[in-house]
Amino acid sequence: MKIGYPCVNEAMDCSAASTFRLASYSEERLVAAVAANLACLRRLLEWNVSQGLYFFRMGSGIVPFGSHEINAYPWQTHFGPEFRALGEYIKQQELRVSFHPDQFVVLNSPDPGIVRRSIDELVYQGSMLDLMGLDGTAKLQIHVGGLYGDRELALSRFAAVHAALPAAVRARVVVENDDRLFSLRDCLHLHERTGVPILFDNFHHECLHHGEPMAGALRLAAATWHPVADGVPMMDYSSQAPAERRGKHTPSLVEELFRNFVTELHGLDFDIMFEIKDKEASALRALAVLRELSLAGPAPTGPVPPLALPPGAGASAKAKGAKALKAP
DNA sequence: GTGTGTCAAGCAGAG
DNA sequence: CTCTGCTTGACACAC
Repeated sequence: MKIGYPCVNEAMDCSAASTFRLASYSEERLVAAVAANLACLRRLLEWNVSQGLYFFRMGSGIVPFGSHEINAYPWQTHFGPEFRALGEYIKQQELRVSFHPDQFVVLNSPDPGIVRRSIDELVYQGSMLDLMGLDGTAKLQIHVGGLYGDRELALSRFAAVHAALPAAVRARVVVENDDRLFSLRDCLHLHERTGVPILFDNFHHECLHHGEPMAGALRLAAATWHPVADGVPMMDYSSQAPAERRGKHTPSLVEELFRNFVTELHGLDFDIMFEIKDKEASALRALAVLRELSLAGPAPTGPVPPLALPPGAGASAKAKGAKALKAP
């Protein structure tokens, strides 16, 4: 069981998503941004390892405009060694990584242009995992897409596009049950038709379900992952923010709810991503809970990389020193 | 420096 | 019709 958080470390003084406006695109800016993002990503992963957080969702913005036609620069070859080195570190430390392409990736859109751009984005993000030399257990997590007034038709379009994906992308794509449109049951139908693994989101399941108890739902989702080709099933964990709109993620881990949730696993192994507002802070608290229950290994004893670079170091990192010093 | 409108991209539902 | 939320944060320009 690996524990992680998505994209951003709130205490770190660098961002792995530095970018710029499309209007100010230049190859110089692109190269500078990618170099800074990869350097920050390395520091992030090292910090995660030092804390025992072995699961991480990388952000979509490592290569700005990575699937946009304006970006004709051969970043794959220019940064090949950097991607390879990151992949070596990930494999050596036995980290699990993934991407979650954003809401613009809609494989079941009736608009062929949207489908094409969606596939381009999956190819871009998948190619980063390929460049890292990672196997099919490093996943691309997406939602089914839109409803367009006809659930069956919408699912059929997803299945058709999925079958036509480049094989390297299809091997990585997993679908997540969402909180309003496509439930675990819908995803299970898709799995039967396409073989796509289901990334289970416990909170979305609480928002949208057909009466399946949590323990059974976890078992059903886990069974859609091939133990070797797909690896340990991934899941997203969150809970309802108190006194907020239904479906809003909690600002911080509610340990009692998480303890209750863990009892529903009944020994099932999952790699768990904590989609919680305060990011690594809640992931660390969850890890502590799991250690109490002997479900996670002991705390690492190695050196802890600094959250902030020393003055003068790291010219590529933006001057954001104040962020690392901000009050809790 | 600090404040703030806006940023490549889609969809559904609330107000 | 417009605004919001979704993993959201960060750029860019005004002051």
